[in-house]
This record gives sequence, C-alpha cells and structure tokens, in this order.
Amino acid sequence: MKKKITLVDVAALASVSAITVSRTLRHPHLVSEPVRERVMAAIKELNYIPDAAASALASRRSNIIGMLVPSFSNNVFSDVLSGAYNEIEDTSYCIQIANTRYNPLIEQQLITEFLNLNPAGLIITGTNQTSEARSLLSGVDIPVVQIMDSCGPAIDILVGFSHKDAAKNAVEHMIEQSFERIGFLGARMDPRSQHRMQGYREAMEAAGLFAPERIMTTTSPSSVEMGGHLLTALLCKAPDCDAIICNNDDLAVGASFECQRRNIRIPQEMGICGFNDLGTTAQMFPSITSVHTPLYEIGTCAVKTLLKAMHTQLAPHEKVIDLGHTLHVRDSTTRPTAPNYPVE
Amino acid sequence: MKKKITLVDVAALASVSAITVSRTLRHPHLVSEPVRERVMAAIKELNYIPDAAASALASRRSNIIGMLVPSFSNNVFSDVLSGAYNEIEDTSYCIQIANTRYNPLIEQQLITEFLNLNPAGLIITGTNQTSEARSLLSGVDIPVVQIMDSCGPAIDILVGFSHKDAAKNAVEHMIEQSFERIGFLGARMDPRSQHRMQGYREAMEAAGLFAPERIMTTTSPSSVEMGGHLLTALLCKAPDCDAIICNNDDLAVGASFECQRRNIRIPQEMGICGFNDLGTTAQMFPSITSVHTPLYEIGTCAVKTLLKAMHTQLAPHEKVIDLGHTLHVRDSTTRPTAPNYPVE
DNA sequence: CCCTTACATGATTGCGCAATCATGCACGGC
DNA sequence: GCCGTGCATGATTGCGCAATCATGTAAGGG
Repeated sequence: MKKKITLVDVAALASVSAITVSRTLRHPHLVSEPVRERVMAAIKELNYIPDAAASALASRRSNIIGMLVPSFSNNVFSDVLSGAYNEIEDTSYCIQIANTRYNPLIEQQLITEFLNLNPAGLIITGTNQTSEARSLLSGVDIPVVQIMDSCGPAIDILVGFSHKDAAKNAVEHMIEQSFERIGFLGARMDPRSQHRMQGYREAMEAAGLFAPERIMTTTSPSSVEMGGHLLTALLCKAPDCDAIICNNDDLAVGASFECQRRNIRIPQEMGICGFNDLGTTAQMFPSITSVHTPLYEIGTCAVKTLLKAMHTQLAPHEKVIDLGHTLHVRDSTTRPTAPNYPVE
Repeated sequence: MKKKITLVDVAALASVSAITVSRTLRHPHLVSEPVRERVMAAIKELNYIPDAAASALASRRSNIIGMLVPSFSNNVFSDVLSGAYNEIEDTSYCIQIANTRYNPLIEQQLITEFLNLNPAGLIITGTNQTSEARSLLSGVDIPVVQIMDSCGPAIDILVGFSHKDAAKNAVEHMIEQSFERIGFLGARMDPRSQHRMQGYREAMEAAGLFAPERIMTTTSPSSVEMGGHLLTALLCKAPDCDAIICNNDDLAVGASFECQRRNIRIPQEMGICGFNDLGTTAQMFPSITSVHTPLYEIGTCAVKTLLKAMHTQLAPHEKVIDLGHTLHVRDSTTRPTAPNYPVE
C-alpha cells in the first residue's frame, strides 16, 4: 500500500500552505485565480481525494444526506430513490437510506441516529412525524425536505403533490364516464392512502353517490394478490359495484386479474382505476387507467431543493413544491357509450 | 444546542480513562466485568453515541459497507437491497449504495471512490469487473462479496446462484411438458442474462431441439412493454414457436398480455416461463410459471457473510455460497395432456 | 508619502477517537 | 520471599482537516 495523499502533499507541490488547499476546495472564491489553478493542478497530478472522515470531524458537518422511506419493497419508493440517487451523482454528497417501516416511532429513532452523523441535510417521507421528531428537526440548522405530500404540517421544505386532489380527479373522471357505484380498494392505509380515500369520498359525496359499504380497506401491505382479495371482499359486501378506484397499481392489477377469473368484463361491467401508474397498468389487456404521480421527479426535486437550501436561504414560496399529477385514461374506464376522453 | 457527549464525559462518570471506554465498546473482552458494567451504565445514563467520523479518522476504517448494484429501477435489485438493509439493521454498520448502470468502467470508478472511504467491506454485483478493479480490490484487506452469481472468477466471496442451471432446469421442465419449439426472450443481455441464455441453449441442444431463429434479444432494458415487443418480433421470425422462456418476469408478463391481445391461448398454444418470480406472475390469469430466485436471501446472506468475514478468516468452502433456485410451475406451462406437476 | 482598507495567505489549534506503548498489579514457582 | 508472567488499565500521540486568528500585501485617499 502506498501512503495516503493528504492536503499537506498537495500544498507542498503547489508551494502553498495546507489551509490554502482546503480553501481552494471549500471556498474557491477566497483564493486568487493563479493560486487556485496551481493548487488544482497539484490536486490532479497527485490524484488527491479529500478524506471525508477528517473533513467531517474538523468541520462538524458530514457530506451525508439522510433519507428516510417507509418501505423498500414498495415500488413507489424505488422510483423516488432512483430519482434521488441520480440527482446526487456528481456532487460531493452521498445519500444514506433507512427504512421506517411506516412507523413514526422508528422514524423518530432513525432521525436521532441520523442527526448524530451531522448530516448536510435530511429527506423524510410524509408529514406525520412524532412531535418529538419535529422538535428535534426544528432545533437543528440543516435543511429538511418532507417528500410525497404537498400539504400537511411542514417542518421546512415540502416536495410532493396532493393525494386527495389526485384521487378526487380520478373519481370525477369515472363519474363522467357514467360509473355510479364506484368502490374504493385500499391497502396499508398509511396517511397518504387515507388522503386518497378522502379525495374519493369528497368526489362521491359531491355527486351524491357516496355509500360507505363500497369502501374496502386493509392495513396489510399492498400487493397484486391483495387486490384480488379486496375485490372479492368488496363484491360480497356490495355486489352492485360498477367500478373501483384503487389505492395503488398493485391492487388495480390484482383486481383486474380477479375480474378475468370471474369473467367480469372490463370496463363494461367493472371500471378500474389504479394509482401511481407504475407501468404494468398501461400494458395490461385491457389497459388500466391510473393516476400518474411524479415519483422520480419527487426524488430529483427533493435533492435539488435540498442542495440549494444548503447554500442559500430559500424564500417561503420556494419551500412548498407541488409537482402535481396526471390522470392517464385507458381502456379500463373508457365506456364505449361515454364521450371520448383524451387518452394518455 | 447542548454540548456533545464524548468518550471523556463517559470516562469521567465511570471513573475510568477515556481509552477504557473506547475499549469497552470495540474490544469488550479486554475489559474486566465490573469496569465494563460501570462504563456501560455511564454510556446509557449519558446517552452517549460514538462519533463515526472521529472513529473512522482515528482507526483508519469506517463503518461503511459499500454496495454496488447495476440498476435501481430493476425490481430484482430492490429485493436484494431490501434483504441487505434488513440484515444491516441493529448492527453498527451502514450501507452505502451506488449505481453502476451495468457499466464496468463506472463500476471501477465507484470502487475507487468507495475504497477512499476506508469501508469495512464491499458488496458488488456479478463477476465481470475490469481487471483494474479486480486488482484494486485484491490489494486491499477488507472482505469483498460478489453477489448474484455462484460461478465465475471470484475475488473473495461469492453469494448467488447459477443462472445457467436455473434456466436449464426451466427449459427441461418445458420440454417434459412436451413443448418443442421453445423460444428465448431476453432484454438487457448483461452477463447474467447471457448465462441464462446459455442454459436455455444447452437444454435445447441436449434435447435436439435447438434452433437459433427462436432466440430474440435486445440490449434495451427489460420492461413489461418490451416483453410484448419481443414476442411480436419473435413470432415474425419464428411463427411456429409453441413456448417461450423469458429472461425476466417483466418480459413474461408483457408477452402474456401480448398473447391475450392476439388471442393466443396459454398454455395450449403458447407456454410461458418467467424468471425471478417477482410476484405478478403468480397472480396472473392464467398464472405464469417462473424460476424463483433467492433475491432477498442474497441480500441478507451477503451482509451476514461480510460481517462474519470482517471478524474471522473464512475457510475456502465458506467463500462460495450457492443459494440455488426453485422452479415454480404454474398454469402457463402445465399442459392438460402432460403428467401432473407439483404446483407451488 | 503615510495610513487605511480590503483582500489573500499562513500558523496554530483542536475536532473525538483509537493505536501504541507504558504502567500497575496479582499470582505462582522456585 | 523474590522475580517473572500475564492481564487490566492508563498516558500520550496523531489521524487529516477546517475554524480561528494572525499576518502580509497592494491599492487608494487625504
């Protein structure tokens, strides 16, 4: 093993002091042009890479961005993570993930652990932190982004969309397509799922179509299999349903297979709408309408905004970013008799 | 902000020296029972948490386990990551992921970056590292686990299964079910995909059924949509195919939808077999046979083995772990006329 | 022409911990 | 009863960097 290249080696080669090399990297504007070039040349020649541990120790601030998500298996979060990781590339920061398992107490514990690393920033999911967690985060001078939601109590920065509006929008579309006895299928029932259910309810009530027996939920995790089970259960309780909106694409796909097994025609006898538009719905036969949500963009935007907030003070209006949603209308909710609807 | 609790504070409370506190945490066997208890009590009372940066700087070894995967969007790797993260919980280590994008040169670059963090260990994907990367890793005294494959040139530890055998096994089953003109659909065609194709080829050749025109591949990423495209292309080139084995469940699901669109009956006119058994295949109608691969287990096993190797010298036979595979036979390859097959 | 000001650079110090070496102490053999 | 042995604990030091304060230098005003 050859010995480690340090600031001192670079400084010697560039004929400056060690601290000037440090400054060249952290605060280049404080270093004159010629010196900066000399230092950069020396860095390149020696292939110097700063030691993150030493830097963190001396500056009491690491290059870590902590990120908390409630699940690794939920595809929703793999998209968000993918966006975040892509955006972090080519910066000097790195993301560390942890799994809250949809549990605010675990989340609080993980926040404590993360804060101990003196992170450069934090990305957390949703807005239902414990009050203990909220006060921990308020008492710290690093930026914090809450992702997924665009409303709810903000700690610092909010990047997401309105789940209620998205669901409402989808239900309104289904009502337009003259579905009337629309059911709601929900799994997990985390806070965001509940907002979607609320959107469903408001749209149904506004149309005078709401009926509580058409709601079928479980706190178990969402899955394709669960979609079949929930539809079965719903049809026992409310056999006259002519459509369903699902909390999640998994459920919609599972419900759609269940219809095939039962020989229920989509959309003639059963309209189906999914949520998140994760890909399979578009390819199914018949294709399934879904609410497209900006998951990847939430990941990139959260990181971008965090990086910005680390260097500058954000104005209040820059602290709430609503990335919206798009309803992707497909065969499963397009009634032959109904007026044509722009698809995609 | 209250001041940070350090080793010194704990040492004062426990009436020992700072180094004894450090030893109590790192090398408890070197500390006598009564002192250890006193120190642990003081740690708990003060709620002391060691500073990772300082520890890394002083010991020249961080608590980071670097993990390289070729993709974040491929569900295969979310399962592996999920296993790895679950296994790392409640240890003092943390995982840092990075994305090689199926590119050995990017992988090499990322290995360089990771090594700069003085990680406790490394988990990398596959066995086709650049020779530069291999020599970098050999020259370092930390354990390295290559995941996914169980054969191929090992650097240190191997945790995975044989993709060739798995595919071969599936094709043999299909041949038993009296499918004869079996095609192969492959996307991405990374090294593991190629091993699967090789397994397909060997099984077909052994049965005297191999025909090169029944192979349809693309280097584009795998997706449900791509499954439809590939099947369409295959049927143009080799319209007499009576079955397909797919590189990936995505493709199998997409191909299955394509069959529905074309009114091709499964399995009577077309047998279908997927790979990885990610969940949807089991729920489809008809359900799709798939090769179940131990993805989650690869994640947990990789971490477990790495942790073990960090403390003890592993015997050679502990350094290659083949987690095998299981063929989950379902409707899509079960011919009514064929002998009954245990369905899982 | 001297002093002020602003900016560029350097010297010193300490972040919190663990490696290393040093010390203390009890016990057993001769 | 003396010394050697082995184990438990302590003192010192430095990891590599950046905060802080100190110093140097050039330009510009009175």
